[in-house]
Amino acid sequence: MEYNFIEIEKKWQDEWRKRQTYKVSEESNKQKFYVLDMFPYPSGAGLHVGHPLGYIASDIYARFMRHKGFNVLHPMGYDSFGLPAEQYAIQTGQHPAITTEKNIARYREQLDKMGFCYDWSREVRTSDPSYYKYTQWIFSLIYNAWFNNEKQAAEPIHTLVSHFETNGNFGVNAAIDEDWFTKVDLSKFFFGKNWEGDFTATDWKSMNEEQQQLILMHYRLTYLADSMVNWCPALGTVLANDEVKDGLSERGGHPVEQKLMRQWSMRISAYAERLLQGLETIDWSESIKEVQRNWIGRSEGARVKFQLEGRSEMIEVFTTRPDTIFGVSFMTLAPEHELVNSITTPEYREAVEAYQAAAKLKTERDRQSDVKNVSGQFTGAYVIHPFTGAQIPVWIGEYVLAGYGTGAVMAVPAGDQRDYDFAKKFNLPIPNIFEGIDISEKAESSKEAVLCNSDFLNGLNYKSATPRVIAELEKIEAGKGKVNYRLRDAVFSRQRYWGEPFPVFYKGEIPYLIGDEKLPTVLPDVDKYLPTKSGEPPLARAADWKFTDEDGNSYRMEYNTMPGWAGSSWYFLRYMDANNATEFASREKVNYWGQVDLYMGGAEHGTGHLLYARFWTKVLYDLGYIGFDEPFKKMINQGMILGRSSFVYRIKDSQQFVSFDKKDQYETQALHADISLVDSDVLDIEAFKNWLPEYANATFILNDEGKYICGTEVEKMSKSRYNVQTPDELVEKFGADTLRCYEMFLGPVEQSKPWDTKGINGVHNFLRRFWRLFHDAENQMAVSAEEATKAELKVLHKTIKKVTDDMQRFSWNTVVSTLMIGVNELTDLKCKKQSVLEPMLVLLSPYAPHMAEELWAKLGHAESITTAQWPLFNEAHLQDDAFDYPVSFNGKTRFNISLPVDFTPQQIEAEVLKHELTPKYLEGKDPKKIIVVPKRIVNVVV
RNA sequence: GCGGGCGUGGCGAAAUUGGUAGACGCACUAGACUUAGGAUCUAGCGCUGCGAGGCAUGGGGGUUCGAGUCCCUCCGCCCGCACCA
Repeated sequence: MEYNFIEIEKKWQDEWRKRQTYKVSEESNKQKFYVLDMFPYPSGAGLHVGHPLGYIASDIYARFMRHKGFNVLHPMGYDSFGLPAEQYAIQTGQHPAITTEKNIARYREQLDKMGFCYDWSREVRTSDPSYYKYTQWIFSLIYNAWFNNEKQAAEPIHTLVSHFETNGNFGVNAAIDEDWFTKVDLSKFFFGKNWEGDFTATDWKSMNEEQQQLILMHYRLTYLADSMVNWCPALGTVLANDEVKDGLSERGGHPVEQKLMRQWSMRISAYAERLLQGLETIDWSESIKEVQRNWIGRSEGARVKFQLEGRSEMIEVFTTRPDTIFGVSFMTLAPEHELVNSITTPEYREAVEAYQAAAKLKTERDRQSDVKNVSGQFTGAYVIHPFTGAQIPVWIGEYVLAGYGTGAVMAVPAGDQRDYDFAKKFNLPIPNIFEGIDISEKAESSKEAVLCNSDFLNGLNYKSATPRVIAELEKIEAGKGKVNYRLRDAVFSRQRYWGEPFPVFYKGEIPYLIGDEKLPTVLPDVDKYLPTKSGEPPLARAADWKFTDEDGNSYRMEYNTMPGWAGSSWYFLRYMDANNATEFASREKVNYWGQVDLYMGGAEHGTGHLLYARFWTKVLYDLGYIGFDEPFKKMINQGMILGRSSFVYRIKDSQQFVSFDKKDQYETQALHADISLVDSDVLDIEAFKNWLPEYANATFILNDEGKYICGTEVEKMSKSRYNVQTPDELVEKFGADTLRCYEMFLGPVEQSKPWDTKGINGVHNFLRRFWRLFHDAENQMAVSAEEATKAELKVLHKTIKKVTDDMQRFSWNTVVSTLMIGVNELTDLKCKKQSVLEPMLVLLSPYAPHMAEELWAKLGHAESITTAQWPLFNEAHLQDDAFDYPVSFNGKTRFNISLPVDFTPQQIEAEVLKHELTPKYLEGKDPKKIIVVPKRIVNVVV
C-alpha cells in the first residue's frame, strides 16, 4: 500500500497529543486571531457527517492563519446542560452527568479522529461547576444592574440606589415596565394618593428593606415577575419565545400554552436598539441579520391616549400611522386587555365574557391558523377622539395581540386592511381620509396617499403629516412619538433539573443573591428527575438543599434552573482563560484575544443563542468587564448536510418487494432501507433479509438485469430514516484527510446539500497523486534538490496565488480544485523538486494535516509543519516573455496574437492594427478604437 | 402579504472588479494494460452542424465595444417573519 493513511493519521494524532502541538498561549508578540465553532450539545447519537462540515472549515482556516504567522485561538468544548440527557435520566434513573460524560467521551474520540487542531487544555463544559460558577456570577452581575435609557447602557444598581437616596426616582430614565407601579403594593405608603410610580428621597428612605427590594426588582436587568409565559405541559417547563415555533415547542413539537407564572426574566428588550444598531458593525450574512432585525421588530410611530367617555381612565394605543388619526372609527382591544372588564357595560358583559373565554381556550396555534376569520365583540364603552371629540366605540378582537404595543389599536379602516375587514364585518363606518382614492373595495395602505377630511393634516402625506400630528398630540398631552419593539424580555427560568441552579435564596417572597464568594451553587442530587407532587421543579426534591447564613438561619433556595442558552451566552470568553479559578477570565487575556474573528456555526440560532450572546456581551461591556460589545466579528453559517435515503417498495399486504423501475405496475408502500445495505442504488438482498426479523422471508421482483434497484430521496439525516452517515466509517475507508478535503470540495460551505459519497474517490485519488509526487514507483522518497524550471515555478506560484486568495475570501471548495490542478500539472511535468513540492505541501497542510505532517518529516524537518511559513507569492514567476493576447474583432471572431508581456497598450494597439490590417479581417472596415482590459483581452472596435 | 437569498451541462460546481462560460471532480463513452475490475493509464464528453461555424448561464427586454455578472420585467425554487397596528 503506497499512501497508508491509517498508519499516518494514527501516528500524527498521537504525536500532536504528545507534543502539545496545538497549545496556544497569550504570551506572544504575534497578532492574535480567534477562530471559534459553535460548541455542540453532546447527544447520544454521536457526530454525523453534517456536524464536521463547519468544524473542518474553521479548522482549515485556523491552520491557514497559523501558517500566516498569527497566534490562533481555536478551542472546543461542550454545551452539556440540556433536555435529552434529562429525559434519559427520567426514563432510566441514571444521573445526567454520567450520560453526558459518556457522550462527551465519544464526541472527543470522533473529533480527534478528524485531526482538528483544538487546544484541548482550554476545553469548557457548561455543566461543570467550575464553569457554571461564572454563569451564576454573571447572573448576579445582571441582577445587580439596571438599564439607563439616557446613556443607553447598563449600570450597577448602586448608582440607582444612591439616586433614589438623594432624588427619589425623579429624573430616572430606566428601562422598566410602564405600569410597574401597579404591581407593587405600596398602598399603605402612598395611601390616599393616586400613585403613578413617583417617590421622593424621603419616601425611599422611610421604606423598609422589603419595600425597597420590591421596587428595585422592577428596575433590575434580570427580574422576578408574574408574566405570561409559554408553558409546555409535555416538557413540564416554560420556554422562551425563540424556543416556540408555530405554537409548538421547538424540541419535541409539543403544544405550548400561555400561562401566568412567577418567573425570572432577562430585560433584553432594553437592548433592542443597540442590538439592532450593532448589526451594522459586524460581518454576518444579510439573511441572518435580517432574521434578527425581524425579531427585534423596530417600528416608529406614536402612542395616543383616548379618554374613556364617562370614566377617568384613558386607553393608550400604539400606532405607526398617527397621520391617519382622523380616520379612526372604532377602537379594538386585545381580549386580555386589563381594562376590558371594567369598561364593559352590563348589557354587553355576557357577550364579552363569552368572547374572552372562547379566545382563552384557543391555543396559540389555533389562533394563528384562524387568522382569516374576523371576529370581535362590542364592549358598550366609548372613547373620545382627542381632536374631533367624536364618540368612538370600543371593541375587543382577537386580531389585536396583548403582547405588542399597548394591546390596543385605534382602528382606521380606510388605511389598514385588518381594520377594514373588521369594519365591513361589523358594519362600522369607513370614513375616507385620502384625497381621490377609492376605498370601496379595500383599504389604502400606501404612505404616498394625500390626506383629506383630516383638519390640520389636509393635503399632507405620511411623511409630512406624521411630525405635525405628533407635535399636536404632545401639545394637548394626548400622545407622543414612540419607537416600539417587538422584542420581548426573555424568560430565564426552567422547571428542569439538568441546568445551572440560580445563586438565589428566599427570605419570604424576596429573593437574595448568594454571595460571589460562596459560588458555585452546586446542583444538588435528587431521588427523581421529575417535578414534585405539588408541581414544584425537580430541585425541590433536594430536602437538605438550603442556604444557611452566619447566624445559622436557613432559607429556601430557588428551585428553577437556568435555560440552555445561559451557558452558551458567554463561553467564548471562558476559552480565553479557561482554567482561571478566581475570575470568569482575566482582563488582560480578554483584552489580548478580543472578539471572535471567525465564528462558524448553523444559522438556526439566529433568534436564540446569537441574540442572547450579543446581549450578555453588551452587559459585560457596559459594566466594564470586557472591552468590546459585539462578540462575533465575522460569522459564517455552514449549510446542513442532508441524507440520501434509500427506499424499498413492498407490494401491499405481502412480503414481496419490487424493484424501483417496476414498482408502478403494483400498488406499493415505500419503506426506508438502511443505506449500508445499498450500493449505487442496488440492494444487497441477503443483507436486507438479515437486517430486520420482519424481512427474513421477503421475496423480490428484480429488474431485467436481475438487480433490485432502490428509490432515493433527499431528507434530513435521522436515525429513523436509516440514512445517517457517520464520519467514522468514511474515516476508516478513506482517512480523515480525504474526508476533510471531500467535505470542503462538495460546494460552498454555506449551502445545504445532500451527502453523496460518489465523488469521494476522486478526492482520495488526488491525495494519492499528491503522495506520489514525492515518491518513486517503489514508494521511496524521491525528492531532489535540483533547481526548479520556469514551468514548474509558474505552476507553483499560480497555485500559491489562487489558494491564498481563496482562503482569504473563505472559499474552501475552490482551494481543493486549485490544488488538484496544481498536482495534475506537476505530475505531467514529472516535477520531484523540493523547492516546488515543499511549498505545495504547506498549501495542502490545512486540508490534509496528517499527510502533510508525514511528508514534512520525511523531507527532514524536525519541527511540525504547523510552524512552517505560508509560501510567498512571487508575481515574477507568472510572467512570460510573450503572451497570447486574445483579440476579438467586431465582437465576433476571436484569434490570438503573441506579444511581449511588457508591451504598453499603445504598443499593443500598434501591433494589433498591424495584424488587423490584413484583408482577411478588415475588408471594408476601419478599426477606430482599441480597448485593452485587465485580463489582456484586446477588443477592436470598428 | 413583507423581508432575504437563489436559478449555469446528466450531477456537485468554477468563472474574485463586467473581459475566451462550464475550470476541478463525479457519472458516462471509446481505447490500452489485465484471468478479472468498483484498479491504473490515454482520449472524448453543453446543444447543433460533415465542416467552417451557429446557438447556449430560468423567459423577455435594456445599458455596454463586451453581460452568468449591472438595470427593468415576468416565471420558478429555498429560507426567515407574519392579524406586530
